[in-house]
Amino acid sequence: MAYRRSARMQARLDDNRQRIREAARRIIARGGFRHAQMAAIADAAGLSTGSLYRYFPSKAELFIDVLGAAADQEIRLLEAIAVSQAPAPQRLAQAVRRYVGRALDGPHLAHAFMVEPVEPDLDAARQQHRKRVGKVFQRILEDGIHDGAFPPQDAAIAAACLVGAMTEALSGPTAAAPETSEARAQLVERIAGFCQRAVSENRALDPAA
Amino acid sequence: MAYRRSARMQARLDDNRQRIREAARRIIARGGFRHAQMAAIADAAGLSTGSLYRYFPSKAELFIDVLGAAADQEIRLLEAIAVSQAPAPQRLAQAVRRYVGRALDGPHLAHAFMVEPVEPDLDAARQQHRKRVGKVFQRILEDGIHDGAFPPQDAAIAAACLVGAMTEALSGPTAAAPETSEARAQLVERIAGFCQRAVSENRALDPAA
DNA sequence: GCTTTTGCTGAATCTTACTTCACATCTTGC
DNA sequence: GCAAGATGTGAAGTAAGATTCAGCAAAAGC
Repeated sequence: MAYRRSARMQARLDDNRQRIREAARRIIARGGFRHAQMAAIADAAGLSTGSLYRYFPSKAELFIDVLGAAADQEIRLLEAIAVSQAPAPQRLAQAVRRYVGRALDGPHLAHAFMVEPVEPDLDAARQQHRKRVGKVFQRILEDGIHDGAFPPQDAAIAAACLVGAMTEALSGPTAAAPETSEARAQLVERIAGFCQRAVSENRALDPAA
Repeated sequence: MAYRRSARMQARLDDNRQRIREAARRIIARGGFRHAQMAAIADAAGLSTGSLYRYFPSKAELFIDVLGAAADQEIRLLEAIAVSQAPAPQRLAQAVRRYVGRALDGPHLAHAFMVEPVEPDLDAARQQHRKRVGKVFQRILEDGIHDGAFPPQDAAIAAACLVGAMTEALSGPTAAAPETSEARAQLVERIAGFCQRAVSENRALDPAA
């Protein structure tokens, strides 16, 4: 035996792996999954296409890895809000603002991660992520329903509606990227207002409740 | 000149064209765009793949035709509600119920027409359809805002949110097809309630308004 | 410096469907 | 029945990219 992987080599491998991830993310952020071909990623990472397959078994796995990392970070941020001590309605508003704000900060990436047509494998991973986001909102809603801040309602359905509303408002055909920071803030507030009202008590509509 | 297209032949051509449309629609409804390959459609229509290209210039055009026909019908139904004499909130509720109800009646088709990953050409047509649906809801909202039934708000954003909420509740990862007709009705009402509240005045939230 | 093993390369291969096209068949009008 | 033209066929052509692999380069240990 005349070869054993050294720490130095391991570091280089790790670095390569990370560089591949970053190259993929960068290209997706610029042109969507559509333009993120293995050859382009390899090029951007300073490796050959063949080498990519030493680090990730397939294109789908690479993209799922990249998507998963972004999703994990997003979930952490939302979770932090969800478990805070503020009243549920306030946590909801914060969570909506953060979700919407992050999407507006990286519009191309958000579009790719939310609605761009992709191969089924990747779409499944994306739905999984959406589901996790939905769960966070669902928990906030359940907290609020439990302590009376929100009226009784099906938290799972309402959470799905919230995620859908935010997504469509951001990526849908109607959505236009705000030009100024004021327009941006206004858009965020309008979406937040929509979400807040949608799950709040409304005596005019349900006098019985 | 020894050939001129007769009425009989024209009828057969029209029939073939229609049969291709129906075959495509049937296959999409069963297995999504993913399984709707030209060979399969030709087979189901009782023609050869080559013949399909005598009726539609490409797969994308065929699918856009099928999608467009379904979309036109849907828009007509929603428009009819939008221009009726009922108060705006009632029209909104009706429109939501119809949109959601139609999707629940043909869940696979709805999934394909709303969120299944597809090639960019087709996705563009799909977004166009979504935009038209959004416009109908927007008009109802504007009517309601104008006559005071709804509070002042950005109707375009709210409409996008409504479409997104309905879509996600129906096709999203959380969505489960209702088993019984009661469960179905309940789901419809919950989505309708969510949408109604989202665009209605809420004194508890906006005491100033 | 030499051997062994690992890592890297990128052109060739594979895959999947759409699309085309040379040919066969059918329609029409006489 | 026949000529002229339209329509139908389905195997072959094509394209776009992911994936592989035989050979080369670099690292590790002695």
